[in-house]
Amino acid sequence: MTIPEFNDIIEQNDQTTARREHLEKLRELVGNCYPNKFARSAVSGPEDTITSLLNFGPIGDVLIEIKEVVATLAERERPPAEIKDALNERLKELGTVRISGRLAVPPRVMGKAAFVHLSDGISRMQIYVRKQDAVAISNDTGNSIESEDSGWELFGLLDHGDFIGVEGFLFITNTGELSVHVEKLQFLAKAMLPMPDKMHGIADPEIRQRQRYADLIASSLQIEHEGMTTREVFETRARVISSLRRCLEDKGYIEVETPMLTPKATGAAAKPFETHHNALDMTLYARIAPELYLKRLVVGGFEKVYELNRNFRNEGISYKHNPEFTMLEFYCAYMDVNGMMDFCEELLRESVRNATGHSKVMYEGNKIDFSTFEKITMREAILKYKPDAQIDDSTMIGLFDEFVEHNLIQPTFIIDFPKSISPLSKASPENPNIAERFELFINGMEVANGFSELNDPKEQYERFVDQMSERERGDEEAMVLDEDYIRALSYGMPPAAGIGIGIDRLVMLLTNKHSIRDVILFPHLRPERGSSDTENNQ
RNA sequence: GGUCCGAUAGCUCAGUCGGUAGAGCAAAUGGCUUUUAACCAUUGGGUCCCAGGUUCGAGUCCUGGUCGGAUCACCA
Repeated sequence: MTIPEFNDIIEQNDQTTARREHLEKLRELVGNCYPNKFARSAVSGPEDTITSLLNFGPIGDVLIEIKEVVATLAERERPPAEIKDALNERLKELGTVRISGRLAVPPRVMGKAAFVHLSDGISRMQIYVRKQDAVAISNDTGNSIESEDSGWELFGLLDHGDFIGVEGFLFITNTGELSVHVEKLQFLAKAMLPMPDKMHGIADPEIRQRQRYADLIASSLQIEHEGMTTREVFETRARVISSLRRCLEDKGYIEVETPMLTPKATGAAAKPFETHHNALDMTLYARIAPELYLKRLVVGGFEKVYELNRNFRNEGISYKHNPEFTMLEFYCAYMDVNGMMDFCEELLRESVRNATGHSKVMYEGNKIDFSTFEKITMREAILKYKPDAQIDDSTMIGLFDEFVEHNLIQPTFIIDFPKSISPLSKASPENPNIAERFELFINGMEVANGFSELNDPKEQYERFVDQMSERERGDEEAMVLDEDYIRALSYGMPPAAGIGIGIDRLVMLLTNKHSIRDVILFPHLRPERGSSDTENNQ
């Protein structure tokens, strides 16, 4: 395998050449172009981002006042000088501030003064640099550079996307924008590559997903965008996940981590990824579900247990399937399928509201209402959409997939699954052929799957044996017998209900994204052509 | 895997009937001391995805391929 040259990794063109030349001149001016730190303003407290500065009380008050004034003005009209001057007096009393960030726009230079915005990834703040009063800081000594107009020289070598730190005082410009009048200027890091287009962002979905960092930059730099920005999507995702954790922990659930690499891939109907442990010389499988491990913990006395982590399935990729996906699984002792449906509903309603602020979300033109969940048996659902259907246990799931699934837009629990396709699920007390199992569908997608957990070790063994004979007949996804799990159940497991919730799909619904790859930061993609990744695969 | 659509400057895109390759943004140079998609002037920048074919001549038509997207089938 050949090691690629730096210049082959970073495509060279007029843009990168200009930036490299700027970097060389910066090195002559300030020394080290990659200093180790920058001490930011203490005005706003320990969190010294631009965002926290803008939210700092006295500054926030000025911002509100100037916004109110600007709102009364015509398109190009400027705020009255006396109002501006009064606000500037108040800002001056706050003293100097020190902010740092990425140049969010190309510098706007006007002869002997210039404006540019710095971004902290969330908010941006304008800085004003005047040739006569900006001094550059040497990164080697930490002191001011005494050469004439050093700050102005430094500013002239900046490119869109570079990181700088500045010290200065706050003021309101003629057009009414809060800005920092820069007195000291320190170079912090270079952007060797040009920034994404400020109007269009990154149009190519492949680059958006492959170079998520560039997508995130684009989403913070882009002037106009439809729907959520990429950053907002992942902030929403983080809020859902933290809300789910909070709700579960409020109810007394404990978070655990069970093996990702397992000697047997079981607990779900899926094909696993296979790998090899060299020292032990054994085949290991990336887990397809944590289910059987979590129930071992119920056996061990964890009455309420959850795991929120990745599963891996070696199957097709589609708008709703990624080879690794995030699943929340939890188990509650002494609960049955009905209690689990109630809790699932409560949990989702709460987390959706915490993540979005609403109980209803717009998804692809449908208003999805998380405040009421429907419940219908699989048989009734099939007859609703296909009244002449001939239903038996073997045809039921096929009929459901074909005629029902895509119609389930509002949150709907499908209940009463055939026992034959639910090998880990308890049978209904009323009907031995029906499993006490549900799946939750929203917008035609399966979002959750839960059931009353089978805890009779003998019956579980027999179900596994049935699965193994399905496997013999060629069903690669039939479950594998797990002897240790049978042994665990034999120690006795209390009645329990469990559920798995597909987090990626839930996030798709909350962010109005049609593709699972838009809600996973680094989704699986084919190796990039010409990269050393492809050589590794040969 | 099937079907449909796409690939042109660093980015976003246009390119008529087959006849010398275009715009905006970005970049470079000059001007401009409160601008904000800053502005004005000038300049540079192309393997038109790859290979082959038809033609006097192909970004454009044909065949094959690569990559990507949408969709269908399997799957959570």
